[in-house]
Amino acid sequence: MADVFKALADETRRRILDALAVRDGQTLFEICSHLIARHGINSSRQAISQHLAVLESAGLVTVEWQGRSKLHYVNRAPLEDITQRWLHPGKDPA
Amino acid sequence: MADVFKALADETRRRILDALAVRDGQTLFEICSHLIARHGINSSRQAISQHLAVLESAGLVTVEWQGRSKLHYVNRAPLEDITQRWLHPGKDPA
DNA sequence: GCATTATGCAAGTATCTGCTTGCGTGTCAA
DNA sequence: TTGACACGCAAGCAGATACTTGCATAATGC
Repeated sequence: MADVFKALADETRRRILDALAVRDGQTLFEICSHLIARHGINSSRQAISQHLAVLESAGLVTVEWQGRSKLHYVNRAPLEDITQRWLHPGKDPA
Repeated sequence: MADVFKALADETRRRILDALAVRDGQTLFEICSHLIARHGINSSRQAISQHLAVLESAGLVTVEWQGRSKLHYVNRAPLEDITQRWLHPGKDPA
C-alpha cells in the first residue's frame, strides 16, 4: 500500500502508466520512445528502467520476458485497493 | 493532481487522514494525541503541522478557524478525481 | 495587563530520491 | 563464434523532503 502511493508520487512514473494504458505490453525502449514523443520526457534508459522497477515492486506493473525483451503490463488492482480503503471504507482503518 | 499523490506518499500523512476519518474537525493537538495513542507516531507538533499544510495545499484537508483553534476536515474529492482518471478513464490520457 | 494556550514561520540538518555513468549478463543474428 | 542488442547492477551526486529547534503572532482566561 505504501509502495503504491510512493510509486504514484512521481510524474514520470505516472506518465509511464499512461503510456502503457495507450498500448499494453511495451518494452523498455518502446516506453522511452513513447515518453519522449508524447510527453517531452527525455530521461535516460536507465532512469526509466529504475522507474519501472519501482512500479513493478509496487505491483502496478507486471512483466513478462520474451527472449531478450521484457514486456510491461499495467495492473490496476492496487489502485482499486486504494479506493476500497479511502473512498469506501468498510471498516475502521485505525 | 501531482500534489495529491505526493501528499499521500507519506505514511504519517495517511495516518492523519485516518485520524480525521475517525473523527472529523480535530485540532492540531488532538491529531497529535491521536497519532501517538493509536499509531505509535511520536513526531513533534511542528512536524504534524507541516504535514497538515501539505495535505491542505493538496486539497485533501480543509480548515476552519475557531478562535485560536484550527479545525481540520477531510476532503475526499481529490481522491475521487484520482479514481476517475486512473480507474475509469473516459478519455485518452496521452 | 499578563500569563497561558494554539498555532505559524524560518533556518539548519540528515536522510531519501531520482538521475547519471560505467560495466556486466544474457539473447539473437550473421 | 563474434558482434550487436536489450536489459540489469552498483556507485556517486544533486536536489528534495521530513524533522528539529527557536522565535513570533494571535486568542483566551485570570
